[in-house]
Amino acid sequence: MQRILSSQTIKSVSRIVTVAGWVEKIRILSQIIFINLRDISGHLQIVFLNDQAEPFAKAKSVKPESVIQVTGQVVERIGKNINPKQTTGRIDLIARNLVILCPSFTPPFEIDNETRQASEELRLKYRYLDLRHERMRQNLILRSEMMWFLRDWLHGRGFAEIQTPILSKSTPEGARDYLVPSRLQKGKFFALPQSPQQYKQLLMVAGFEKYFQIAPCFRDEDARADRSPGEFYQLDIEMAFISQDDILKLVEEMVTALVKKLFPNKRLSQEPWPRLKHAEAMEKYGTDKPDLRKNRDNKDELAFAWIVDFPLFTKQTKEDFFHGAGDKLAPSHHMFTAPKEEDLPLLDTAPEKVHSYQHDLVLNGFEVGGGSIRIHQAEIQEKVFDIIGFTKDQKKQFKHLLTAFQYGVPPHGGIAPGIERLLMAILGEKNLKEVIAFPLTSEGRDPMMDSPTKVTPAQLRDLGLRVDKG
RNA sequence: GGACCUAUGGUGUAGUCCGGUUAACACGCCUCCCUGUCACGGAGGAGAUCAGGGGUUCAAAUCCCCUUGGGUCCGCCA
Repeated sequence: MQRILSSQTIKSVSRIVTVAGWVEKIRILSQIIFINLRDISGHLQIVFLNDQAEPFAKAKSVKPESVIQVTGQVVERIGKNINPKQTTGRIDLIARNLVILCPSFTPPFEIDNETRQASEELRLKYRYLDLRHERMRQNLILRSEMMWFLRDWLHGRGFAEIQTPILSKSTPEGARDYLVPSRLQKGKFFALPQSPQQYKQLLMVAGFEKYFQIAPCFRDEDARADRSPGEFYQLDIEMAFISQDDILKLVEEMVTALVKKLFPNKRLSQEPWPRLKHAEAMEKYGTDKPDLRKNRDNKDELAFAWIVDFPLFTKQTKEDFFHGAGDKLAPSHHMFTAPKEEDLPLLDTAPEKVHSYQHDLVLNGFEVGGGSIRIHQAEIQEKVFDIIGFTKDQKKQFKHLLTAFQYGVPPHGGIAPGIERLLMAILGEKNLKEVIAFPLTSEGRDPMMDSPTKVTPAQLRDLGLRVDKG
């Protein structure tokens, strides 16, 4: 006998069917027992009558969250027994046979209660139980559908999805790198990519013209509610022979279609999306990621906006990879961002006044994506390196890029919306962890797997490493 | 690196400011009753060294100090 999904029972009235899933709720009356069954498709009420002695006795002893399989007849409910609140509320499954496939301990917190949620630590320790919550399941299914939609949409427009290396090179970009020691090249390290930025530009040199990737990115910085520690995903997009306007239009069309398809209850606050100059946003709203919703209490309002015309450089005041470079400037986006055509003459005379082809995508006060038209001329790239005070050694780390630029680079540019942040902002979730299956705590720990862990001395020896005692 | 918040049965909270009876409530758990429940209902029960350590006091969940765990923010995040 084949198992059917609980949602399919509606179409199987009066038939004998077998369903399987998790016990959500048990209501025992003296002569009748109700079990709410949960599977991936939804919920179903199973009825045990005491004229079926064996399944009735088993049902009486089964514990919530156990996995069971039930064979029985689908019957239509009559009169007040119909429950209009449930999609399967018009039918019951009258059990003839019950198999307990796997019993469950009493869970450490309540699965069916959304209002009284356990602490984050406990939720993460038992993440596989936490993910049984309806909301968490929906969030992750929506994430899956979102990825599917984006892939499909971009494929339909001639984009190629190309995977770039995870084991990559440490370069002095923005964030702290995750380092991976090389066993074969002792004493040397890979870095996990902070973004596939250089690879995607090199793919443009290679002639792919339209590239995308749902790319894992790694940055070893402290977490925030809207910034996961360690890793996150970006929809990384790059195109050749395009203007900034082409990128903005493409993303706007794609995300609008995404919202209409997957989030039909959400309403876009403005169409087309407003475009604000950086200076204008700062002056009017005091931030470069303004929340433009008309009514912030409306959970279904989505206020997208583009921020453009960023300054190419900002004052370099912080202690970062530019430390020690004196009163130099730092790139306000990244060092591959192209200066605006009309500002090119200022690059030599007044670089702080140069504006760039950077664009940020903002949604309800969150920066959900950023990108730019890139520099495709080696001499301008070198000039930017000089302005931000790169030493010869630092420049050398980008030699591969400058070399590539000597072999025919098309003008190109792109953008990288953050998958988690976009989904979180659309759903109105308060924390990124609500749209990630297995997130780390804000201290960068996984209470379920108990990672990170110490490794054996033998493992370290293999890598040519030792840990200083201290 | 810094600041703030926080820790009370299995879970979520009240009690802490202003020290004083058996630490309260809801959910969950266990036993019993109930033939149409769907947040089932009813009766009863078990379950907490009040995060850990030290101090003040006749007396500490409550006041003070330290430690640890958790969360949020600043720094940082091209």
